Amino acid sequence: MKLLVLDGNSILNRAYYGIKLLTTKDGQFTNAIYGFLTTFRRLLDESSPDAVAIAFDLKAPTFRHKAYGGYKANRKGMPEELATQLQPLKDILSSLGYRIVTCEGFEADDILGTLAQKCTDEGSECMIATGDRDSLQLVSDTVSVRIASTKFGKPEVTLYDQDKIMEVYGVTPPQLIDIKAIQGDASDCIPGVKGIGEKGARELIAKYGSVKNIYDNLETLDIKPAIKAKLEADRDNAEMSYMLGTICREAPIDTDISSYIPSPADKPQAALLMARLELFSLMEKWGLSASDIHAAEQCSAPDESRRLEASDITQELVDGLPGKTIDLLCDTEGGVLRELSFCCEDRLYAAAAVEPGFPELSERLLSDESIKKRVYNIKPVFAAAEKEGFRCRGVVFDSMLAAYLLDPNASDYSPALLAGVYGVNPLESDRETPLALLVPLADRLEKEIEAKQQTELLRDIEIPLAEVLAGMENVGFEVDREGIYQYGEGMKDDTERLRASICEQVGYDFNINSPKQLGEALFGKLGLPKGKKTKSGYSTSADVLDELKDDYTVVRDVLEYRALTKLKSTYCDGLLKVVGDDGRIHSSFNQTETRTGRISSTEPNLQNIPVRTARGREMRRFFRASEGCVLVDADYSQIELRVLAHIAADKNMTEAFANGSDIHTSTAAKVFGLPEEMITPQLRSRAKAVNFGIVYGIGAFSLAKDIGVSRKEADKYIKDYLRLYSGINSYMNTVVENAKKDGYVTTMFGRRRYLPELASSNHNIRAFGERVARNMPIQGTAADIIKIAMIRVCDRLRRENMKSRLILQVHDELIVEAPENEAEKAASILSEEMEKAAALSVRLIAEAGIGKTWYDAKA
DNA sequence: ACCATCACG
DNA sequence: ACGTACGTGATGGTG
Repeated sequence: MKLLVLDGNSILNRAYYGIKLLTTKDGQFTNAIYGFLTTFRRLLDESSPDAVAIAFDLKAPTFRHKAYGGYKANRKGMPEELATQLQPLKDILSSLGYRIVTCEGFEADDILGTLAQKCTDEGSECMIATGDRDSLQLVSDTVSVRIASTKFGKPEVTLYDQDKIMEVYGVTPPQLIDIKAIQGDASDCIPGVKGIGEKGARELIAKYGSVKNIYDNLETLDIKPAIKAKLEADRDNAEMSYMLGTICREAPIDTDISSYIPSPADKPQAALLMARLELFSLMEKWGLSASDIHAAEQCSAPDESRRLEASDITQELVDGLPGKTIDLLCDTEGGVLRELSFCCEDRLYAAAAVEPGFPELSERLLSDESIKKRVYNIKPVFAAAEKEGFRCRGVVFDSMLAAYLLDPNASDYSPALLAGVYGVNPLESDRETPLALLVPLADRLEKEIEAKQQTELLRDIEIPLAEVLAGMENVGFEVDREGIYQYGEGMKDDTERLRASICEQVGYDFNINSPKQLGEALFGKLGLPKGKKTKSGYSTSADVLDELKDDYTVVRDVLEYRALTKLKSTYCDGLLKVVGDDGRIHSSFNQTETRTGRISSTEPNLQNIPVRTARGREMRRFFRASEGCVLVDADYSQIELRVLAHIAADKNMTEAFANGSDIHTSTAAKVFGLPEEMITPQLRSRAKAVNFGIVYGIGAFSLAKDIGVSRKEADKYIKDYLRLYSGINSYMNTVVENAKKDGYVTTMFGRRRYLPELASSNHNIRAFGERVARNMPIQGTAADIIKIAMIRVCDRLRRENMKSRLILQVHDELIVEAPENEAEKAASILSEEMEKAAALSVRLIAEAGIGKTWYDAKA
């Protein structure tokens, strides 16, 4: 029999301090759990034990504390970020079938000692795994110790047997106790003998065998008088330390080794627990997958009180649906409706696209507004309906969008996970159907949304927005493929010339795209002043190189090379890959991705097409309106600062906007105490940076770095700013205060973001939470407003029977593709609806421009 | 899979 | 004493 015993606390500690802090999006820390399970997996693979025991300390004092009041007196409790990981880890270990052992009055080490002794007694092999060296004293012929450590974030395991200990310490394992008795252990507050350290203690024990022998024969032994005196003086301490350092081998625990043979893993439970912590790579290592979570649904007890009975769809049924609410599930593939099922009054109905009459049935069901629908993920249904030429109406609830509003920090809104998070059990059903889970899930989420007063946000913003986004995805954005291609080809020569020039200046050929090789070339070979930041090498980021570019041609070349290759790879090659057969780019707009309420764009990301540099901006010439159409583009002017002026109810900033002044010039005049006419472009640009910084929750250091003034000066700017905009000052304070009290912040429209970071004991994490508390209501309210504008723009275009279509949103900018004869009307609808989307204490301004391409349409 | 980098608001 | 502005997505290099 082979027993593996883990010292849970010490391995967890090692994992926590060895790996940088990982969190899930909702702020649960997971780094120690990740490190522990990675190490554990490795131990299992390397040693294939028959039985496994995992020992943990308890909080209560042990016999050592009772014997010596000072024992571990300096120990503070675990940091908050680690403490919150303990129980989830234990739950995962239990679900994987392993037994956790604790013992009142004893430490984990004593559990290791007791089990090791038992193994020795019955001739079994014992492998101990721990993060610290205390248990090395247990090593024997049959007991080995593995020390787990973390090097550069990677777990490492070092094996200690008798030979290895002799090699490292020059003594036998039990003699390690003697060494510690003399040496003491500052971290555990074990006193030892004052004035004798590690080296001295080792020599004494190697030479004289044991503490007992030393004191029994102190007079006669050949020890230097000075050392003798020290030993003499601290004899009591040494003897007590020997006792404290000796691991107990008879703790009152279950020593039946066979009882530690692992039980079969509860795979669904383990998978669910790991998935909740977003530890997907770990799931794989432990042989778990997402499909195991689905099994979890079936494992949890079905709700007996409600039973779904399957029925056919009849004419009478459909006639009776108007006025009723149904739970609807639509399966789409390739943008086409394939199957539809719904639950109404605890009965199930289903129909597939292959069945006769399906198109009529689905259209009637989906388009009737008086048939109220609760769904999960409505966007694809809106998209499929639009392709069929009708609108899906009467959607009153969407569980996915609801779950996002309830907690935008989560990264996975799959039904199985939500069921776990919200504690929902499936209904008993006669057929395997996801609706058995989706129905009770919707019930639960609907109550939550109501309780948090987010019903309107869901019903009037997110659900209608899903239809708008589906439309944008369907229509796409026409591009000039040939133009993009030629633009890319045109960069090849320049790129090659720069590459050759850089390599020549460095003196050898290397890959400029590799930050590692580039760092070595610039700061190693060429010896450029590095000074800046280093972390796993030299940083070669643009802000570092910018500092050097005035003095070195090679740096200028690198910056230009970077700019060119970025354009080529991401924007030319990258975009060409995703142009559809219709010559248009159909990006996906994700509605549940950001923690602030913004939407995001993927495959490709159309929200980061270059604009800031002249050369990059050229890309926008290839984004064009189709034949006979133009693009109408409008963007909000300073929406975030206007939102801030409103939310903070700041008199001065509200006035500045009311006067129609340029906000940055006005800010500069106030902060620098000059009349507006005296504000130079440089001063304006500094004020602009301060305005930005305020929105982001700013620190003086970063502002100083950004605008190149001293930290002191930056600090003065911020102080002056907050004195002049006193409303903003008090808003910034109260929003953080309230966030700490409530645990979350909200936008004007009730969108929330939870901030677990504010409870962190780590200063940096807490400071981050405070910045987010200041920023999210601003960024999030702006996001709410443009969403409202999008819905209203689309509504107007439809009601006025126009062919114009909204095709893109870039956070504060909307683009409509309009037939030439509708252009002017579309432009006024666009700016009108954007400006009227929210009534703030300052007016919103959105100016529209018209052009054949995105480049030309920018107002 | 993760990092460094850089594109956008 | 410490690290240092909010929110995203795509790419190439590296282990």
